[in-house]
Amino acid sequence: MLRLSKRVEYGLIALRHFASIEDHSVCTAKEISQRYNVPHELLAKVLQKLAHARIIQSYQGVRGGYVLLHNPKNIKISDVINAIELEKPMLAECFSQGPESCYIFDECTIRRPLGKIQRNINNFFHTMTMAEIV
Amino acid sequence: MLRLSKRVEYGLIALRHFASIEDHSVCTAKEISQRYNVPHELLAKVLQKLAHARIIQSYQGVRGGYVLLHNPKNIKISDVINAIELEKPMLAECFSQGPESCYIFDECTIRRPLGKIQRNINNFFHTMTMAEIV
DNA sequence: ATAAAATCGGATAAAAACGGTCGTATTTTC
DNA sequence: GAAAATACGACCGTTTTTATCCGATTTTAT
Repeated sequence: MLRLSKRVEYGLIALRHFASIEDHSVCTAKEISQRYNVPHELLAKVLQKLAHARIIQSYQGVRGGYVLLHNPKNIKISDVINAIELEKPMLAECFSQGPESCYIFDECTIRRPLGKIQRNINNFFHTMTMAEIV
Repeated sequence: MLRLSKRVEYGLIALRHFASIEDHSVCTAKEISQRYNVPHELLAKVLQKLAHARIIQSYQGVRGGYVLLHNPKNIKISDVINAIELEKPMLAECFSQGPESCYIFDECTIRRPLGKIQRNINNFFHTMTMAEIV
């Protein structure tokens, strides 16, 4: 319960790695997966998503890899999560999927109070940046 | 990702129900499950756990049911969660299961920053009470 | 006493989410 | 052309979560 996905964990580890080395230096998925003992294929997928979101830039081919595109202090944790997960992380299903997803929506009495906690968590992810992770 | 379990949701709904009616009046699992359109058997299990944790009191037999034991403002959300879930809700597995559970523990670079977020969330659950849910 | 209503709790089944792998294609460098 | 890297979709297996079932016990009312 309340767990972050491995994808997000791996993404944060990778981005922290990029942030900790000198600017604009290229890293491959393989390097990172070996360095941090993380499944290569899975990490590759995560990096692809981060590339799509323009958080990192990909270079194909031999001597290719990925490069960080922004200053770590401009990369919010929420940016990272949104890039990797298609759904936003929400305490309750109806928060992300809407009323139709919940068959007790009309009878639900805890939506509003949970919303308070949700906003608090959102705010945290929205405020904290990769610079605080290095 | 980051979801509360249905068990906890149902538990909160039930407790809110108890808190919203007059003191010491008995409710059965059936009543609550019908009122809020929640699976009876599952709710029953949750209520049993809340009873074990002495948040509510159970009465067996005909005309039995459950009764709230405390003032809602003295029931913390964290109490409710701890009563229902055997594991504490943690962002990362190693937070609840210890280093052995994680095969990248030594290489992990995000544990400490995630700990910040974790403490924030813990604090929220520890501060908010059922009185704020009514 | 007996029947009914309720909790108790173990076992199990069903469903969903998640992590991980594989295969193939594409791009680029040497 | 070979090698090294990303790109991407399909798939599988495991774990977790949700839900149900069943038999047992307790207690009240008749």
